[in-house]
Amino acid sequence: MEKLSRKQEKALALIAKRTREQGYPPTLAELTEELGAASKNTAVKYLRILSRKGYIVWERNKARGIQLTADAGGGEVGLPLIGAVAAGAPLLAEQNIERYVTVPSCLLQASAPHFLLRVAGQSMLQAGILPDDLVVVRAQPHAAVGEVVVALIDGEATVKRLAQSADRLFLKAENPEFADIHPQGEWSIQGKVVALIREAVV
Amino acid sequence: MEKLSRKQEKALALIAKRTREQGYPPTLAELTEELGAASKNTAVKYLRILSRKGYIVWERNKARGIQLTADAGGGEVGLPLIGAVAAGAPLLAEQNIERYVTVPSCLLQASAPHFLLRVAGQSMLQAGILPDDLVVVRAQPHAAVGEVVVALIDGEATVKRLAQSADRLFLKAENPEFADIHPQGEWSIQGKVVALIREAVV
DNA sequence: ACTGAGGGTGAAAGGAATTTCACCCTTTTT
DNA sequence: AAAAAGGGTGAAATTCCTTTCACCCTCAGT
Repeated sequence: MEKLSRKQEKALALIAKRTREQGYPPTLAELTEELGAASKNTAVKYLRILSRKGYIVWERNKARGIQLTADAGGGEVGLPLIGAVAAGAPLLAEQNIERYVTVPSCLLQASAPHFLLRVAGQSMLQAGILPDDLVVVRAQPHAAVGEVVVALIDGEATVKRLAQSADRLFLKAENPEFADIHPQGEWSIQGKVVALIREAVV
Repeated sequence: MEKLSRKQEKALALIAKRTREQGYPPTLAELTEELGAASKNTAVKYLRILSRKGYIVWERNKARGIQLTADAGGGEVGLPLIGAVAAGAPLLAEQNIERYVTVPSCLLQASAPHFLLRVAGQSMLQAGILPDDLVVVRAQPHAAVGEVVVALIDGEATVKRLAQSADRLFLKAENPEFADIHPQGEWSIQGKVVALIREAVV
């Protein structure tokens, strides 16, 4: 992404701050004032530049029509939380979505699709992943060996580490009490765990 | 908080959805359309009710001046991330604030003050708290025995479990390789760890 | 010496968005 | 039976926001 000048960065930070604190972006007049400028056109020019460089989406002819892009930092995105997985349906089918949770975009990777999954069981204990943790998953059909992935086996979603033996992939738990999983039938990788949110620390 | 009727709930959900997806709240005209109403005054009346019941903050005479309150669900709050702790200064002093991170408000407890701290070291490994994790801390000067707390010892902030021996409190690591800490001089509890965010899962 | 890009001012015009008014209906509470 | 509260329509008035135009300066690159 194209770099920003000092003043442009300041303008972006101001927009992000207002959006965060107030719940909605500033108007041109408000931005002009916060920039310390005298003309609204100054703010317009900054928005034009930030929009061209991809830091914001600017909808013209709309009051406060400034949207921070995910890459703008300090942004946030609503991600679907996958609840009970309905047999047969794809993981991201609407029927599987329990609710939306707002997540800081700094946890995500670029603009790839992500979702959330609640961890069941203690199989990833040694990796610091506890039951009921929310894992942030980047949706992708492949992953590298050694990465923590979400796999769909017999219609059930599970979080494990991807491993390899001789010629085939298998799934490894991070807990000596759990055996490795060498899937027999159909299975698939749904994504890669990129972050984690724990709602209740005890 | 006062209950909402079915239609009021629907209106609130629409506002929350637009705010999440678009980054800013709807205008009266937009809300009117999404409600399926014909008159903008219908939307005005809903906003009046939602505002009175405390689900939104409505700034009059402002375009899109609708702010979801934290209790409205799906909300998010910008919390200060404490960086290097300057000796002597209180933990939440401005000089210690590295940046602000947006956190879903469902992680927080009511409207108490919270902050974020980056975990250093492996001393809480067995509790599923890894180095570089961000812990969400509810600022409070006391905590119950057995809770995970942030303590300030000799000007350094540390995350440990609060324990008690005979008559005095001490701090316990969740890792057999780390010894318990029986603080000698001045020390204080800065808050209680209520949630956790891991930015990079390896 | 010229050009382009960043940064800036000021004001007028047109479109967007908010308010307020009067009036309607139904359901629940007093 | 009357009052209060939720839900609703339509339109005018007013304020708020955005856009655009003309013109200014400085600095880096050609």
